[in-house]
Amino acid sequence: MANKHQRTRSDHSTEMAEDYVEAIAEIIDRNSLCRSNDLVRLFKVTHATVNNTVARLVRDGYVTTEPYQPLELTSKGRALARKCRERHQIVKAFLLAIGVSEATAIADSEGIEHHVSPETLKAMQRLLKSQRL
Amino acid sequence: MANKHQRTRSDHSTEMAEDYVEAIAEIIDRNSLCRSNDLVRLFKVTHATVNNTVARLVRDGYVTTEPYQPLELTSKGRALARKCRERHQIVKAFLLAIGVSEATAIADSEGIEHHVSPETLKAMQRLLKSQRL
DNA sequence: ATTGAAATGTAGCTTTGGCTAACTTTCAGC
DNA sequence: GCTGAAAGTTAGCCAAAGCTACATTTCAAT
Repeated sequence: MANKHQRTRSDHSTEMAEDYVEAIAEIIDRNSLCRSNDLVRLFKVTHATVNNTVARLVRDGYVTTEPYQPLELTSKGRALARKCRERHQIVKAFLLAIGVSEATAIADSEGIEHHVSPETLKAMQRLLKSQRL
Repeated sequence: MANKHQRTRSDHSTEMAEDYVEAIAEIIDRNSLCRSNDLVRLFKVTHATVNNTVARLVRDGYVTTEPYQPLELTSKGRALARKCRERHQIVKAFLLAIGVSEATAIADSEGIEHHVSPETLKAMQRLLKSQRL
């Protein structure tokens, strides 16, 4: 935790990385490969923007690319994706459990997931298991 | 909701506005006035950055300033601050209620508050009142 | 009244994450 | 095998949010 504020900027770029890596992993699961155009459609940004962002992911060691080839996750990327997917899943299930609608649970968990600490995640899991909701 | 993704960028600048306006309101409550240096200390950024950000808040109608004078909130700014404070309060109370420690509740609510829809907020309030946690 | 430290302002740089516009590559259908 | 549409790349622009460095203003203590 350390510096509650000041994290804002770098947190944001972490969120972007998490969102992209998570999305890439899911698309690969579903379609067996991920093209940058899939990200264009998903995130509703231009292909130029996707290119930019993916370049940063490559720079940071999450993704590898060859020109005109599908995107690949590094093991670092796969590890991050796994973590995010789990966390995301728990947050969404938790929101549903407290009585939020499917649509809202999907939308809110998208934003909330990046800000949930391990401790809070544990608390959510505990309540989910305990059936007290 | 509309465009789940694509909101990312503009959302981020909204978050910044919310954080600042909320902070300014709280500092005014506590100290009866808010100097930009208070924000420097709180957010742990340089005064140049605070200046930049406050200029945007002025541009967007949340704050008014006179050179070398304390910051003032407009009625629009006060309204936003009130809304954020309420929401923040509920999220923090909710985290505490599900068994998260004080320190984590403070840290996480800071990040989560911006991503909680009215519906989810209502669900949290309902559970808080129902004593089922 | 002077003055030096603290607060504030301004200029200009960087990275991130958007965009458009123009170009190149790939590949399916003919 | 050709070709046109779809996918991908590249260059260059903008705004936000950070920074450093330097200039100005305020104000408390002398």
